Amino acid sequence: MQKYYQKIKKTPIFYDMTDFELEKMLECFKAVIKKYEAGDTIIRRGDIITKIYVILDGEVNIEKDSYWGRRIIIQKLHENNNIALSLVASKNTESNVNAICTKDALILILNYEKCSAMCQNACIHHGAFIRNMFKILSKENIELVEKIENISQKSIRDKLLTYLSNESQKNKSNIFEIQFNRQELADYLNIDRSAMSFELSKLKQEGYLDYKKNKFVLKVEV
Amino acid sequence: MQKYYQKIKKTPIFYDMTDFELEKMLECFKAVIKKYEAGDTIIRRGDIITKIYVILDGEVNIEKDSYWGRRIIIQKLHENNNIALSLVASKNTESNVNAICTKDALILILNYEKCSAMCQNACIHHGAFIRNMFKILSKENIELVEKIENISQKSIRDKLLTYLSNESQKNKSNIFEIQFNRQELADYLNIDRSAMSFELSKLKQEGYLDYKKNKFVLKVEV
DNA sequence: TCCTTTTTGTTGTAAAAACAACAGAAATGT
DNA sequence: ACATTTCTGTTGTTTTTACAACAAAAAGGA
Repeated sequence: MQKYYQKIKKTPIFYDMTDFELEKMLECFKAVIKKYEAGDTIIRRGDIITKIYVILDGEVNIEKDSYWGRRIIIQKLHENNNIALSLVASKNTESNVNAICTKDALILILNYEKCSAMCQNACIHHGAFIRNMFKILSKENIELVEKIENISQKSIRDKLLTYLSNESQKNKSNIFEIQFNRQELADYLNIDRSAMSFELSKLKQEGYLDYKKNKFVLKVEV
Repeated sequence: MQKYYQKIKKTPIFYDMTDFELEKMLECFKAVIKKYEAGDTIIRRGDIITKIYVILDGEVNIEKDSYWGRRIIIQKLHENNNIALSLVASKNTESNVNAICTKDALILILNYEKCSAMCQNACIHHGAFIRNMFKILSKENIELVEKIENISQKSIRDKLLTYLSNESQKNKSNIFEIQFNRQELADYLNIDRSAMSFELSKLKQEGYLDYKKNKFVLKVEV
């Protein structure tokens, strides 16, 4: 555990804490680190979530299999992100999504239930911790609304332009790399991959953008 | 303000507080109550949100006008809901949505910025308050994911069945009332209203469901 | 009550997307 | 370097959706 301290210290959920405080918190939370391999399921639909999961390394997709068998990618998570944090607060709420490890991952797991019951008053840093969680959830919330904006556009073209424009803004540059491969992007935007590829080609031809693999250049203001 | 105490006390954001604590908090937050009429814009795209808005009465839509002029309804909010709470935590983040009053509303407005700066340590109930906010955001988060599930279905029929099934589950009954009229539902599910009406008729004819106006009876397990 | 306005349902047509099948390119492993 | 697998792009066909225009029903006001 010790060897990960520096990494853990950098996660937003422990923002603004000293080494000593961090150590106390990890103890209080009965923290463990677990390794997952690409393809592993970290959280399954129906699970009751009572622990806090923090990605220290690797990549995790939050997905949902629709009733009719299609995959829906809700979000793609990386280092420092939390998995299903919103489910911790709503006790006894079943997860209605799956968390799938897509690149070998290192996950810090905190027993929030145990701690929040025991040390609500004792642990002086619990206040900072919950403030951090609030900020994290806020950010996630904004991102979910952004995703809704992306997939709410009426045509494949509009979805692509909205998504790419948002990515461009996030990177503060019209040259940027996207996190999805083509199939994943299609599953994220809820469109057919081949139709999407076709539309991307058209956009390139018409001079709206350029791309090679995951590297994109957006040439228009959207 | 006094005459609203009982109502305010029931909002989740003040959950678990005594009358005395509530009074202190409202003072600390420089609380005011503002009336809005149907059609009013409460929050406009681009606004920097520094206040907490709690709906005491009325109805508010969180909407977005797509670049191409279509309306997207993100969520419909009622009594006790917060408006754009996630934007308060992320300082200096512009709102990318509009909050439109759809039925005459009474909004409690709290100056969070002022308070959180001043009384972080002084106000002993700040802890409970932020815990409540965390819970509210969690719930909102789960609802946003549910909305993503609804609109991510591939056909109009699947969107309707998924949405209605989710509503049915929330009401714990296969007979329930929905909050949207037809045009609003279409804007929420991102589909054409007339095509949606047509699909609803077909579903009724095929015996999947029954409805009259906003009252629905779901006859199948989805 | 009757008239007006708003909401909901119906239909045909044009446009867009999904799907399937395949070709080419890139990545991976040996 | 070569073979194999995965990923991406292309095209034609079928299915679905959006759109427009209108009809019917419901709600609201005088």
